[in-house]
Amino acid sequence: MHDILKHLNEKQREAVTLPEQHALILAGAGSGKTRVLVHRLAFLMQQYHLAPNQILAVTFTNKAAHEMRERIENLFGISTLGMWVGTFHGLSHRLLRLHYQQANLPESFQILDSDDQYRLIRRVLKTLNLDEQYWPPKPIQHFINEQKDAIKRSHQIDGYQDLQLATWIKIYQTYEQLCQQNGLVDFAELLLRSFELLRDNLDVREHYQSRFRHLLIDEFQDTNHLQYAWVKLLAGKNNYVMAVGDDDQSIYGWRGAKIENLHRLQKDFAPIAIIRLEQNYRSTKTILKAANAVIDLNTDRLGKTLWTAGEDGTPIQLYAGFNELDEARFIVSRIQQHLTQGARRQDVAILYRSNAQSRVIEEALLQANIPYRVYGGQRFFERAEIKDAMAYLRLIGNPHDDGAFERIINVPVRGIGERSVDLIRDTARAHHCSLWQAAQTLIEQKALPPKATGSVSGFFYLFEQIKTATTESTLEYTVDQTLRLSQLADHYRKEPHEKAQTRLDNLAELVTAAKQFVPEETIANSTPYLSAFLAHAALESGEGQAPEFQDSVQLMTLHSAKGLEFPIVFMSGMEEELFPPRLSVDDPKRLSEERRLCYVGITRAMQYLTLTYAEYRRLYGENKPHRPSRFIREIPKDCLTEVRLKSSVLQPNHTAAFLPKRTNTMANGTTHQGKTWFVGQPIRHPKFGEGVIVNYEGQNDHARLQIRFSNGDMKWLLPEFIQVNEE
DNA sequence: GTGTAGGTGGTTTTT
DNA sequence: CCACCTACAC
Repeated sequence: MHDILKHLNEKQREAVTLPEQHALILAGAGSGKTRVLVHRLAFLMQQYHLAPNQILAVTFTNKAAHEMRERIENLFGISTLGMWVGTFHGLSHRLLRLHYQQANLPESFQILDSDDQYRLIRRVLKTLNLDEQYWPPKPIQHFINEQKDAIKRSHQIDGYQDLQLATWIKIYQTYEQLCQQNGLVDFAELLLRSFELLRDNLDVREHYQSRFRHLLIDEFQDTNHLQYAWVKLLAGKNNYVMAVGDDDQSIYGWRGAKIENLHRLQKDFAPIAIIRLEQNYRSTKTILKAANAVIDLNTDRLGKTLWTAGEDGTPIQLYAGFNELDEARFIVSRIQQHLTQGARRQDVAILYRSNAQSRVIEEALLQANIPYRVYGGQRFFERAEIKDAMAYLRLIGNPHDDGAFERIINVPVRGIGERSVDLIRDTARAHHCSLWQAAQTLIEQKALPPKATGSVSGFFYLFEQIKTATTESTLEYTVDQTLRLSQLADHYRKEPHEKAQTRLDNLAELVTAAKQFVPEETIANSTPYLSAFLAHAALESGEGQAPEFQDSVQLMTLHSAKGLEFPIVFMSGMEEELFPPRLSVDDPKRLSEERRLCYVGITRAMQYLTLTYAEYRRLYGENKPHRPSRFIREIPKDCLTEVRLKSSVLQPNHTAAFLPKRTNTMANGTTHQGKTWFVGQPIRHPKFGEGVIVNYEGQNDHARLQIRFSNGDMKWLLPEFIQVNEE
């Protein structure tokens, strides 16, 4: 016991040693959140003699789940075998595999990733004879997922009045039917189906409710409606929930995350202990002061102030590049300085708001010969060649998988054109059977043109071959033979050299992945090996296969930096329009989320933080002047020093005009052509009508006013178009 | 079935 | 501006 608590601070210890009750741990950035979770697990097992299988720990990413397991095992030497640690989707999947009958799924049901889902929706549109021009699949996909996240099936949505909605519902319904027929489950469905499984089957629900005495949920601010309901259902009367989260780091509102869940939790799970972890072990005093000042401008916070016992550290540097090139060169020259002073490349992270910004920086790094790694981008199991190979494997497991069939019927090209495929599709529809069956029928009836008949027969023969060659063999051998016999590898070999090589490498890597694959212990006995591998591929799309251990500078978006820390951090592109993006500034909710994103960025830095922006930036082809981000002004002046390089001394310097002013909600107003404007002042706009000034920035020619109009719209406008409303 | 001209749109991302 | 997609010609 003593050992478990030894390295914890007072608050952490309080959280770890809470009696058996519900708890909400508000864990600030760098406050030792994972540490608390892991220690809590160890404490529970020791203090209350809980077996590993009485604990359920849920995370959002596979990475977080792996890390948690690893830390439990390494820190305490406790085996996590039998402990349910995983992502919402992973654990839902497990429930569905174990109870597939009660969930009304076939034993070998397959998981659709978003790409598969998109294709399926396009197929639905074809079936319903809807033109993609008028019914674009992307928004429909979004709609379906949104409904599922809101726990709504197609028959539960009411859309009589609205033709578009009615059609979307129809598509949703057809999509549901198709998934059910083919044994397909998309990501949102994993959660919804397992939710329904628990909701509608008392025996299953009671079994898990009594089994899991403690539920621990990480990153609670990122849960959506369905995930919250899932947790609530699993938490019965006799078990306890510990939610860990940080409302200030909620940056995924746009994909359905609900910060409100943190508030709901306090009501639904009362009485609940609330503990704030505010001591930060990561950053310097200066960095934290800046972070606190920025986030403090958000309203509706649960409230938390980070502090550290550490050093003041160096001031945050601010650099105004003349343009994006200059900005990139500055960052690179600073990195070189750090490197000569002994920093390792992997200690350095360059963060940006949007992926497009990486390019200029990459070029500068390339020129300076500094190795770097860009996070994000396509993941292993999402690559086309891998998905093709997986489609073959899917068809081996289930010939009625139409998505897989369509994907590879003519890959590699074997002379089965669009016309033949259409014919197969029509036949399938007419006979209510799968494409595979339809194709067989067409062969028997000799209903295809002779050439296509040969090709389709060849396709079936190929599968005979693969099956004979691989029955009873290992997964690795199966994959290897499939690639060989299908001639997929040869097919890719024909592409332009460089591309071909990566593709072949990836295919080889797939064989290795198959060799190394070990199914999760819980489902190993209940699920066919191949199905388990396919599910693994969908759920764990594979970290970017870039060599992670190479010592390189890290480039990533602010979003993907969440949860990470670096001694040296550059936040680039700190400009209005870019960060916050133009599209977010008119909506206070979105702006708050951007501000939280800024907070996340700042709190990634351990020792050195540098903010950079470009006074001119080429964006969508035009070179436009840009103004420094409002977030820069939200940082207290005494935390910042402005850096000026010789090269840019001669360039225009906008900074002086903006920097000293802090945004201000209550201050004294701004002037423009002799008029003074202040917050709270009623105004009138010729086009938008009456409103009130809620914020402003800049002076004179730079002045802009933020107005809330009577219809609720928020807009940033130039003063010249605005009149004082005398009333 | 591959190549190229023309149009379009363009935060953030995990499972 | 540039990357991606679609539509058509060989």
